[in-house]
Amino acid sequence: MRILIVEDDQKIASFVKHGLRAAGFAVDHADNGEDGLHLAMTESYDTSVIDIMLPKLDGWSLIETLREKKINTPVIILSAKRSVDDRVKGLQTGGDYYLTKPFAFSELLACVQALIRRANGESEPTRLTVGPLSMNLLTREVFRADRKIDLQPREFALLEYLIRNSGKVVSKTMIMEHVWDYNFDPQTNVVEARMCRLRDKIDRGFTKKLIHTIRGVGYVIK
Amino acid sequence: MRILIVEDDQKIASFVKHGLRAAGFAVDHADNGEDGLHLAMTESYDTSVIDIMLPKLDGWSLIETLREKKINTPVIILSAKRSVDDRVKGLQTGGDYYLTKPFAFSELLACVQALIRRANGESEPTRLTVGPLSMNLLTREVFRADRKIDLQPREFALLEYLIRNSGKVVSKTMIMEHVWDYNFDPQTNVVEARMCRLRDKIDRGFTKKLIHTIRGVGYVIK
DNA sequence: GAAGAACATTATTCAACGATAACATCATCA
DNA sequence: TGATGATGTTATCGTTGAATAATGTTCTTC
Repeated sequence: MRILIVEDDQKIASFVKHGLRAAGFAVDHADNGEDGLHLAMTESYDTSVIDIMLPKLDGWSLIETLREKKINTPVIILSAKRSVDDRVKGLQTGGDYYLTKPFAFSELLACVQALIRRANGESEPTRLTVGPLSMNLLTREVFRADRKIDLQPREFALLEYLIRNSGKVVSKTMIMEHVWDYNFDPQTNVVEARMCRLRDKIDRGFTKKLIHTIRGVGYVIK
Repeated sequence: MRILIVEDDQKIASFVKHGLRAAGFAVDHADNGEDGLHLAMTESYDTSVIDIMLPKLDGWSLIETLREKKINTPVIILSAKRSVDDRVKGLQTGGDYYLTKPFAFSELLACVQALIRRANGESEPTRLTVGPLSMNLLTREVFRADRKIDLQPREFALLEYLIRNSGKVVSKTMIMEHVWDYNFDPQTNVVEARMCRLRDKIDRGFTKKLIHTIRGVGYVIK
């Protein structure tokens, strides 16, 4: 996850930069509007934090230019101006969130996460859960209730994909694309076969089934 | 563009409602958490404005429940609590914007527009509704009021087509083309037969029928 | 009000889909 | 190089969803 900071106050910039890095983001920093615009246009960021009063090119113009060029990176506006008019202007110009200085870092972080969450569904957790089932993506351990479940790599990937879309129905085509990286129909029933084994490990012996087949459509976990 | 307001303070609610209506939005209002949740789950909104301190079901729980149910309507949190902790909690729970009371209407309006602007670049709707009926295309769940309805794939496709054209009469030929992919007349009564089943599941037991036959022309849902 | 058309309802039949298990292949590592 | 484990393949079987067709109902028209 990459974040762009455009801020001329070195103290604030460094404070935010370190905080976000500690939270696991990759952070780029520009200390003036022109450099910020250049970075935003040539690189690809998941969110940006932009000050309004900037040397060379002010924040308003920066955001406006970005939006004109159809660059839709979410923008958190960080400004010392606290008037309602400024806040409204910020949002109307193309900003997604307006934070006034001084601000709490935890709030900025929450904003960043909220915007990223909305932009690509969900944030990047290390643990995924559905009901009694939980999987740790780091240790690659899977538990149903307290019982540990051993999964083979493919099964793990399949389960991960299901859980990331928990509640939503995913088609076999989708599954093949994301879990097998097939962009064509291999004319076999790999998915069914593997799904069968996954079920065996996850649902067998339990009354409450988690994996459901939606005939003619795909599968859901819930 | 439809907006949901969940707010128990009648003064504020009415103020916001009128303002948003004047700005061209269709506004629904619930004055407690339970009703708000119900509306949010059965209707489809482009944005919602939710108070935190609510009777029956508080705002936190409301938002949490929505997100659990994969209802991703943007949420503006409207709260009297101004502490950083509350703001962070609001964003982490699933809110998209945190506004503190008292607030300027123009700022709220700008938020609403910003959220809609961002949401619109994205995909087509995931939920379709007609009156008490709502279908979630992601989870493939269909509800009439609070009652869940199980549909077979064809029935689901048929209902989807009807709702996408809700209010308009669709001919059997149209239906065959779009739901069955037939470009000729199969000389059978497939459509009637399936429509019958669909009705059985959707309208049976309810006084208010949703699916109507227009003799000699086709069908409508409304 | 009778006849016929348009539509509703239901049971039966059939095919497609998916579950499953046995088998084959491939890779890895001692 | 052979053993082990992971993965894909194939074949078979059961289930379920959907079309058909036969029958019943309602509406329309003369």
